[in-house]
Amino acid sequence: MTKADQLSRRERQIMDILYRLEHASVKDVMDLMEDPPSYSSVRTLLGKLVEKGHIGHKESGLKYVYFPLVAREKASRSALGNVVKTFFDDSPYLAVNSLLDMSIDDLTDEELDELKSMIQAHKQRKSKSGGDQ
Amino acid sequence: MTKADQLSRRERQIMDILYRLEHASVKDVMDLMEDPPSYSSVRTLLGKLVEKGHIGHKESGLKYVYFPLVAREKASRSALGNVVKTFFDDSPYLAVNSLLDMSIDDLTDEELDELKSMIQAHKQRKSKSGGDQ
DNA sequence: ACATATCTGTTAAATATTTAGCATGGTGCT
DNA sequence: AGCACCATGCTAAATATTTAACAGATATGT
Repeated sequence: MTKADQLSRRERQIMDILYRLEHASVKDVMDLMEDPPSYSSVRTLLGKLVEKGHIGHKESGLKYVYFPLVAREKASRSALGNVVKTFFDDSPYLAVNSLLDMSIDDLTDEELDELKSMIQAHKQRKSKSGGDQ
Repeated sequence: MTKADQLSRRERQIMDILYRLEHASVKDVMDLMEDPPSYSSVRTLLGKLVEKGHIGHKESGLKYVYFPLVAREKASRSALGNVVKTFFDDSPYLAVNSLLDMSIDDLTDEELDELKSMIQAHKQRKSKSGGDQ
């Protein structure tokens, strides 16, 4: 998993859509593309991703349904890690800071409270399991 | 800025490196690539990015130094936004949650405290500037 | 049964990406 | 001065990506 990225632009675009949908038919994928090529092209791309081992596909009734083979959570951590490394000098603190800042309008009071107690819980767990760093 | 991504794999790779370094020579960029092509190739890629308007370049002594034209902060918000949309159902709450969870070992107690009070501050600001949602 | 629509498998071609070669000029060192 | 080093400008070719056409198969509705 060291050199994760060998995906082309379209392949990446499709992978992202599959992570959003979890499971999707060719048409589902196509409908979420802002600049979709032909149905046929999307199909080819999906086929290539299957070949490369990035996604799986199974019959669902008549159609095929495609889905990522790397779990969403694992992929999300990898993606977050990359952003932190690229834009926040590898500091999760700065990243959380920015994320909170940019999305304050989307967070309810309840969610803010939950985050606070989550941090508190993390602190507890930290001190229990072995001092700092 | 609607269809931001038209970048190829190599171009994206180089952009990320430029965001990490802020300013970089051809060699600087090349040194940070895990699977670098020839010096000549890196130069061509950088040239294309200049043409496309993604980066600028200026003389610094003898060499050229390249740098992104979209501010780091702006780009970082865009990147974070994409991750949130792709992997966290558009919920910043879930994203922060995951980010905290995956990087708990890298966060000091001080940082955790700071985050807590930052959230508190956000709550204040929110209630001041206009109720919920 | 027949037209319509949607799916699959396969193949081929247009286009973009990626790579690197060659010529040239400045710097620093012995 | 002569040599090695590292930069640039320009050009060309290998490779990968991206696109879509054509053919066959199965359901849907009239």
